Amino acid sequence: MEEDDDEASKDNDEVVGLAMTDRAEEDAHNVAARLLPQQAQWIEEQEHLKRSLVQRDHFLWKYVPGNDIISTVSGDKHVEDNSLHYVGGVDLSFCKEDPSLACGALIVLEMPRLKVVYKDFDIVHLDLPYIPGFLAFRESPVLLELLRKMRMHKPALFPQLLMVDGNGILHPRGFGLASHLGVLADIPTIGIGKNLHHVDGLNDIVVKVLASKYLKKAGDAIDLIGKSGKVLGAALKSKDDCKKPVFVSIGHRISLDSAIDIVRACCMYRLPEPVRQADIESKEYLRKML
DNA sequence: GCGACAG
DNA sequence: ATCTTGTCGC
Repeated sequence: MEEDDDEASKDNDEVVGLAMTDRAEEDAHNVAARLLPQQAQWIEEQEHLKRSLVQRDHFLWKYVPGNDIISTVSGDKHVEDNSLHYVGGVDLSFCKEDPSLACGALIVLEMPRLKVVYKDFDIVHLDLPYIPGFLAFRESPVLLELLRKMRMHKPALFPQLLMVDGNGILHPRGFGLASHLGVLADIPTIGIGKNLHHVDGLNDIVVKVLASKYLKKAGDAIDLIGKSGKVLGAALKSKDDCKKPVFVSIGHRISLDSAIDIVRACCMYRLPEPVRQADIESKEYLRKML
């Protein structure tokens, strides 16, 4: 008898398209609610990891804005220099049919050419839903595994800096996905948000007003200051003809000014190349898998 | 009470 | 995140 009911309701869902959507949203809502106790524990973990967060430049290489001159010495590949050569980007793409199925991507570009020199992917099944403020618990496992694998098999190209599709300290507790990954992998990271995370009084209205007033041309940036007075990140106009800015924030082991300079140097389109390539390639890899 | 809320 | 068509501009 139970089975009959289940079959009947399943059939209804398939016949009535909207029922499917409602069911999916309801499930996501219920799962998020069921995870409320878990969230208290996650907050503790974020607060704990945050103690290791470094919000200033902490790396051996240097980046000189506007210096596109490649290293000098000709023909000697053994010369060690301390400039920024490899920048990584990570992103996840999801399957529309099965939203729990995702493809994580780690892409590495060589600077200043912005050419892809490494890419790796992993198809994974995600148990946790997306919950604002807790993105790292959903996405970081697969990304950390991709980083670990690369460190083991291709250390020569391992990125000196990682750009993450998600915020760093521009986050309710000042510890978003980019910071989470940075601390756990112990590498410099920059948070790249495509949308503003409404935090500490910041909202789309405020940003829109500031942007129309101060973001005139590509490269222009404004600090995003919460009502607490803290600089949480910056809105950067990455292209002249791009109305919507990209939201840059400190991930780990880098200052906001340095982060903005490097993101500027990586922008051919709205999104900086490392993140854009990770986005494109992860979608393509997932598509070919199906 | 209801809505808002990175990906 | 993903679903989608056209459309404005170089």
